[in-house]
Amino acid sequence: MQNLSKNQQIIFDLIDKSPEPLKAYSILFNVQKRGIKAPLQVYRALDKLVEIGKIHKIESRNAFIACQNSSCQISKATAFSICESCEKVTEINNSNLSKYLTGFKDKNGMKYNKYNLEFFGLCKKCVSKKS
Amino acid sequence: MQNLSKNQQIIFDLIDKSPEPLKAYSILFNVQKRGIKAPLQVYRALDKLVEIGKIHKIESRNAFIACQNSSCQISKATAFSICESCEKVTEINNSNLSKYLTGFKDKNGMKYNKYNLEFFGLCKKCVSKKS
DNA sequence: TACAAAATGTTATATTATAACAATTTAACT
DNA sequence: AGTTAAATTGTTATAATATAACATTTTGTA
Repeated sequence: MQNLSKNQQIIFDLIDKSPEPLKAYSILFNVQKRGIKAPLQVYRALDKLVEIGKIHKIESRNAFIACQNSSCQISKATAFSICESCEKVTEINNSNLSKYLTGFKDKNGMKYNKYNLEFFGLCKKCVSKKS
Repeated sequence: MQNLSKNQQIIFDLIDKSPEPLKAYSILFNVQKRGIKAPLQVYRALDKLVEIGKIHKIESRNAFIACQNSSCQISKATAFSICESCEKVTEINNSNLSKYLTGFKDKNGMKYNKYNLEFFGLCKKCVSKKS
């Protein structure tokens, strides 16, 4: 695995330490004291980190989370669970699911090389709060 | 099925006729001659149309497509194929897939009530162009 | 017809993301 | 070490996406 550049490392560390997905401008705010002052600096680092699979973008939330699958270099098969109440996001690492989806072929004959799946619901904590 | 309001109908018709997903501001531009002048009018109609399942949002593209599944009232189980070359988007209607995902339970014990899946690849046309 | 819910209209602004250009650093080679 | 190409950084400006707040009108229904 290649080394990260200065900005990439700063931003990855922040995301990796965060218990929740971070948004780009929240990241910007947090790294300004470390010399990263412009949105583009953040977005460039994010793009690269996504490209090399160190982080994933949660598309429905426009937010970024560190890859929780230690063997994941390049993200071609991502799945997440999202609690619609507390917004907790967890990466799903289930080989049955990934096998099923990686092998999935639709009748349109298209060959897929990547997928992203987002499940929504209530996490255990939030379910018990509501009852 | 409830009837659509004036703005909702105008915007749904536009999306429904489009061969490709439409973005909010492209919709705005197209309906200005019909009296819809502000972004918020577009977003409100889009929100409602998504809520009642007449359209879906393609999250990775920030664009909207008419539901291509005639029996789909409320969108709790959506899957799309996206060509990364020509950007053609098709709704996948595969009962095996939807059964598998609707029944999916992860080890975290979370109960899901909705999912969205986006597959990426090259459509047949684009595959043959490249070869 | 009166009431509540939904939808509309409007202005302003917040949030997310990229264009364009210049300078610097890094990595790989001779 | 010196050369070069690729990657990264820095900077300003702006594009694209989306919502807040408030007033009014329309619609469904008791």
